[in-house]
Amino acid sequence: MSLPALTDRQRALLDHLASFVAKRGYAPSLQEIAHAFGFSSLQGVKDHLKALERKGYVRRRPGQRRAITLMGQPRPFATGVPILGRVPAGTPQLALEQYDERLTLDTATLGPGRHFALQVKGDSMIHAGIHDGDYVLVRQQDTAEPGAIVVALLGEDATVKYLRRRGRQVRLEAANPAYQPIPLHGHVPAPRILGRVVGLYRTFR
Amino acid sequence: MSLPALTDRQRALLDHLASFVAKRGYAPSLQEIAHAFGFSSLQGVKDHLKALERKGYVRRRPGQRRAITLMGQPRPFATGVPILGRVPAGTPQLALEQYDERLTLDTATLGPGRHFALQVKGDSMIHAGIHDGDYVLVRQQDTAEPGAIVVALLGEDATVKYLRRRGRQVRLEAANPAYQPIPLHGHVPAPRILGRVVGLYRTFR
DNA sequence: TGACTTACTGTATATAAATACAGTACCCTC
DNA sequence: GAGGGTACTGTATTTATATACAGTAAGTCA
Repeated sequence: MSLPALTDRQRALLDHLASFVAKRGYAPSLQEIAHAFGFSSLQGVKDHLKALERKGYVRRRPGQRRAITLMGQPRPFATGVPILGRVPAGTPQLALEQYDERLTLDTATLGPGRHFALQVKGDSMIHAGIHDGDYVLVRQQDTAEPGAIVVALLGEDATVKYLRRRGRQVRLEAANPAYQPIPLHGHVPAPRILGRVVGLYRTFR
Repeated sequence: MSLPALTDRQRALLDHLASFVAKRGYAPSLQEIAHAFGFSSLQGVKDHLKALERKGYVRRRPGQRRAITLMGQPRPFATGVPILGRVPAGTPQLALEQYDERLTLDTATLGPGRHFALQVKGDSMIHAGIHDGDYVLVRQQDTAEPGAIVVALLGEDATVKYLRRRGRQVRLEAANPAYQPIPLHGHVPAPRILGRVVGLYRTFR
């Protein structure tokens, strides 16, 4: 990993920074750090931060309050992805407000764009390794390239399917021969693509 | 238990907060938010924050700078789970220090204990929906109940297997009939259980 | 021995940023 | 048509917090 080694004290301060940020969602002030370590002066904190910055572990914005960014490998931050319980019928827009829970995931692994999670029901994608009860992570978009796994709204139900091109026709196909493919155009009700599946999350027991 | 609905403007501000924190590791100041939205005054920001706080999406510390904590359900505590690239041979202890990357997950979904992630190689658990290249989330423990999916060290390789009891014998079984079961006791080399699989993570493309 | 780094105390000053108060305008809905 | 919520502008004041300068003490290097 290659960053310069830290002294015990510097390591302790860095750990404190990380846990403070994880807990509060913002960086501590110099006085808060000093208080946590029992320092009666701020200069000690400044010295340590200067060392951490010189060694590449943190980055600061001069003059700004609490402006400490943790660098390095451990991705300091994560976003809460809303988990859609049920997709409401007939809504022109996806009601992302209507969620029960959130899944905390890394912003780096997610990539750009708006995301949501959806619990898979049924075994239509079991041959693609997507099981009943799994959560799929979906990047919100209304089109996708053939070959992608998408979440599509079919009437009232959101389903996970492959988007495949067969000659001139683009259609939604299950990864299970027991299910009939659905053409994207000319089907009633008309399928609407909600997004592309970019990840999968499952818990055991 | 969903939180009260937000107006478009409030949602936009909350999204801005989340992305700012994700990027910088600390919360924005009121003037930074005002600047980002093109406000010439701070009162608009204050009003929005007040609304977000009243609805339970954020929490602030009066008087303190940048002291905005995003509540919105997600991580009171997000942890970085180390991803083990390869399990080194012959080491008595698991060298958790020796990782390349980390996966950020929330502690609420993980549960207590030490965890690590491991990238699955091979198709021995394909019928359990665990595919080649998937990451399994493992809670570190040296025993497990029969029926659990475990990560075991077999010589130099870490393998993912079911732990099953057959009569008097406890053994490791693949979810693929092409693989032979391995008895937990009396096998050479002796299998060592590294932990129980508690989750699975996969990315597409 | 002296120069250098780490690890702080103590006091003082400057300022980034929160707070406060007074408005304007546009919805709603009762 | 009065009252409440949302969505701001504009100016002034206060303060939490960063910065600066001057030290002390111990350990390491050479």
